[in-house]
Amino acid sequence: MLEYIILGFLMYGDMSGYDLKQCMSKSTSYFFDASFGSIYPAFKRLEAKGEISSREVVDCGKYKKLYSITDAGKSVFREWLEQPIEFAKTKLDHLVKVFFLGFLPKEKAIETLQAFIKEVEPVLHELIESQPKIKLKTDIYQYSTLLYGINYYRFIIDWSHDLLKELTKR
Amino acid sequence: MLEYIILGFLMYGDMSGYDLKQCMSKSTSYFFDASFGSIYPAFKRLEAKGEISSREVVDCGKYKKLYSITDAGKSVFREWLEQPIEFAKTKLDHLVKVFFLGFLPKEKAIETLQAFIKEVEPVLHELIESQPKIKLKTDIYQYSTLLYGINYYRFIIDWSHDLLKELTKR
DNA sequence: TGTTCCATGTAAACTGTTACATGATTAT
DNA sequence: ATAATCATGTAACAGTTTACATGGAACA
Repeated sequence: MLEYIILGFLMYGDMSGYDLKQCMSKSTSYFFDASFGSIYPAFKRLEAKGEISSREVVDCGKYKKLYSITDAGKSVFREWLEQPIEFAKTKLDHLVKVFFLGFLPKEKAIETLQAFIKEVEPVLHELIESQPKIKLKTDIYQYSTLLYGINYYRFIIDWSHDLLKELTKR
Repeated sequence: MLEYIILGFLMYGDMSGYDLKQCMSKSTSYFFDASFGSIYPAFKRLEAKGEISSREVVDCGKYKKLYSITDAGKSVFREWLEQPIEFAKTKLDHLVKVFFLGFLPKEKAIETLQAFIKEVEPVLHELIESQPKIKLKTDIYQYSTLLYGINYYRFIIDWSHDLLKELTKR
């Protein structure tokens, strides 16, 4: 998946591994992120396969290794893009603990859920803050994934409140 | 995480690796699943750490290796349960392709989204069918995670329809 | 008697993170 | 001077899936 993300971003223009990390932080990190430890080797692999090419550049006095997508890389990317979206069941680790919350006294469970809400809220607000910029600067698809993120986090918070209500009303 | 799931299920009673796989298929697979290749080694690890113990049994003429949670295992499980839920950003692989859908002609993108909806719908309906049984047989927390699953898949379908509407209205 | 399901297990491969190492540039 | 940031990279580890291997029981 990471390799396709790299190809996808290179479709917009050349960039380095460091640039990609920043791009992902700004735009995809709420549904896909990667560390340098996986980014740099992925670029090397893609270059070895001939899907991207690199050149060394000094930009604003800083050394950079800029990568470009090749024609072969564009083919690989488009072929992937044309395949159906495969919906793999997501790992939702936060639900695991909720699943077993019955082994905790009710007051403890309530506290756990309240703390969980407090943890998710700032992530939601971060996304909301980025919304106006993204709406202007990107296309409808990328803006749409942001709306997914915002409404998903809202959904999680609402769901937590619903469960809390059920727990406190008895 | 898998080790805690094993401990959690063993809190309800003894079971084998095979049993756990079936349990997960029925109850947690929409937010957490594991293959036999990870389940059996996990049981072995837990036994080596003294958190569970095993005995070999012939049940209905079938050989089984039944595991029980030990007192040490119960402590480990409860200690984990008492820690706050950590909300790690989830990998939502299906959004990756949507993010780059602008590189496809609009009609192709529309088809992709329609196919995606057709893929998610049966998963949703499976969960909905299991709802009455789960509501009766489990506690509020486990039922609540099911409601999460149902409403999450509904949300995904609604979001896809919204994006489709945006694409077709112009 | 052969096929399917039950049940356990291992080895290789894949994907990724964390921690570390290096060195240049910019700001204080 | 020195601390922070920019920028690249590697090695060790972690968790997982896939594919394979085994053998018994149930069924047709």
